[in-house]
Amino acid sequence: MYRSQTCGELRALDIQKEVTLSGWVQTIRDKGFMIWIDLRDRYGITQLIFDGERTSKEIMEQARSLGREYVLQIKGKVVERSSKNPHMPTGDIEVLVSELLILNKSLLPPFTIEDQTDGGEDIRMKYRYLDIRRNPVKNNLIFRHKVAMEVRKYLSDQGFIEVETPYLIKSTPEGARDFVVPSRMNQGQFYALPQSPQTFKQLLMVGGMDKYFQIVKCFRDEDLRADRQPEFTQIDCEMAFVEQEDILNVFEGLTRHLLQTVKGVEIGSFPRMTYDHAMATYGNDKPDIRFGMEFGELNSVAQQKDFALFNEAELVVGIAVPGAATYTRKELDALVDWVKRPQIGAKGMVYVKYNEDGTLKSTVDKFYDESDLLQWAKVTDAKPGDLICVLAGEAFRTRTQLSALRMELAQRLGLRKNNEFAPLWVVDFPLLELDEETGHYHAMHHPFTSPKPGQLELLDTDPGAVRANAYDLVLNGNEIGGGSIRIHDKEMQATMFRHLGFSQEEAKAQFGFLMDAFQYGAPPHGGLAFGLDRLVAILGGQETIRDFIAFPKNNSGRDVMIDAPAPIDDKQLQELHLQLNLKS
RNA sequence: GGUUCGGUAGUUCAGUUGGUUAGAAUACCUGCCUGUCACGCAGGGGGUCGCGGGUUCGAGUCCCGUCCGGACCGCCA
Repeated sequence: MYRSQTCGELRALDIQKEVTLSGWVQTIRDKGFMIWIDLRDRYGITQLIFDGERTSKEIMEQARSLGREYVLQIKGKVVERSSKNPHMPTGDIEVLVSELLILNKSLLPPFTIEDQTDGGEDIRMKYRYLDIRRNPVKNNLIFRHKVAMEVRKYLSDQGFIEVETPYLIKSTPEGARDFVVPSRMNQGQFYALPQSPQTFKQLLMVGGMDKYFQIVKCFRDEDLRADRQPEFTQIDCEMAFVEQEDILNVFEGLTRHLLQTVKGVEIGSFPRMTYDHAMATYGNDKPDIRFGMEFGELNSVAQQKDFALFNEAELVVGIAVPGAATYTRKELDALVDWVKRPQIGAKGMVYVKYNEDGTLKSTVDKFYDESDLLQWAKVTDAKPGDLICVLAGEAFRTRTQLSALRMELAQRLGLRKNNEFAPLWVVDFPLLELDEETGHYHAMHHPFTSPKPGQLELLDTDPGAVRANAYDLVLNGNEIGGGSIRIHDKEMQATMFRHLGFSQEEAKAQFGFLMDAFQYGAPPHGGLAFGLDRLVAILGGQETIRDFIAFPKNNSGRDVMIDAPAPIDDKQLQELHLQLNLKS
């Protein structure tokens, strides 16, 4: 028996008990006559005591030979501390060691195994197994487990069945790049790893599994971000015989359940906002509504003077930045530079200081007097003390730029509080999106999304105007889930593919199996998928998903611990009938 | 594909206009210490300044290239 208790559970009530503990050496405090060792495991820390009076010479010697992260098994008696530590759960007791067994030695770890480690990102990833010993990472993984368990509990209670779908599937051209896997037995052919189990879950609906879910890995071969990994986990769901309203209700319930059980937060019914409204009010289809700073469209009040830049713009739009009227010239210049960075791409920015004393001072005083600017303040809902930031130009682009500014300033002003949760549904997404490079429309969500009833005719006349039965769940400015009511009719699916530029042959080759299935009594169905990594990170109050993933990839898609990806040897290549064609 | 920040002791970082022997904190080692818990005190060891080239009397510092890492844009149906 390696242990009778864990290192986190002994209390004053256990005094006098003989116990066996196993764990890692956290710290050694050697005072000469007495030595304390903090022994750590997943559950906590228990202090071990060795002293010249009560401990044998041999064990004292042994204790002095230990180092950080040695793995020990000890036997001893639980004793009361003569100086207690109120900051730790086991702080009333310590274990007087009578037997000490070194289960394994340890090299000196490259960084300290403490909550505030001295290690940087890079080294922690390389030695991730050491990083996981630290409380912040450990607790994140436990938190993730708890969220996943609550998801399973809730959905199972609602009658959902978890079904696994294959990872080795077929590559499809639309959407993200696929990770491909060569097939040894089928020369020259490749599997692809799923970007999502989309078609399989729809086939499960045809198969009559009318409430399906799966916590499932998905794979996309695209560039990474702090909140994006090439392999990530989705809570994937689908239901048959449902309308959009049914789906929203079920998953609003799930989200509410999660907030309640893992965060202790009670939230009423979630606001719903159309895509068009979100774009007009926040310049963003995943608005953070924890704070105001809503867009004010200034065309009507700013386009009747001689300021050509505004008069020629499709859209003039501003936001009120609370309490920012006191920004210095230097700070304001920096802000203008910030929006002019290539990542944002604004040409410039007009701003108005709405001073505490009610006076207004702008960068365009030449064209607008105080009564004009007061109008702007009214439209942007600015109060004395606020700064009004105004951008102008092509509507979509300008909104996007102002949205980036809004998020940045809210961050700087501390308005994005990580213990506050503001979920909402964004609904009525466009069915199609224009690709500016190619001039073609492609599915905004995916090609299986159904248009809103009666809008099919619009596909020929004004494709961009067609709205879909598609919806996103947004939490604190992040898209944490998205879904749609699907097409379940073969003819409509064929029409859809045609509009997306698939030839009949291509559609049949790539999705024939799905359209075939639709002919055998496919029920009306729809669903959605949550990004588990992101959801867990946001619930945990953090930005980066990496610390909620046990073994994440770095910025370049590498696992620096196992050093993957890596070349394979010639024999493997031959077996797969592959030949490399490397640059340089 | 692009923008941007960074790479100096095991680790996290500082390093002025290019100038003597490259510093701090922490970690580590040794000694002392009878109630520590961020223990304390005294001492000590530890550097391919990412790599390659260039400018210069002289480069951690300036220039070019390259590799690695972070954040972002494009991309992510």
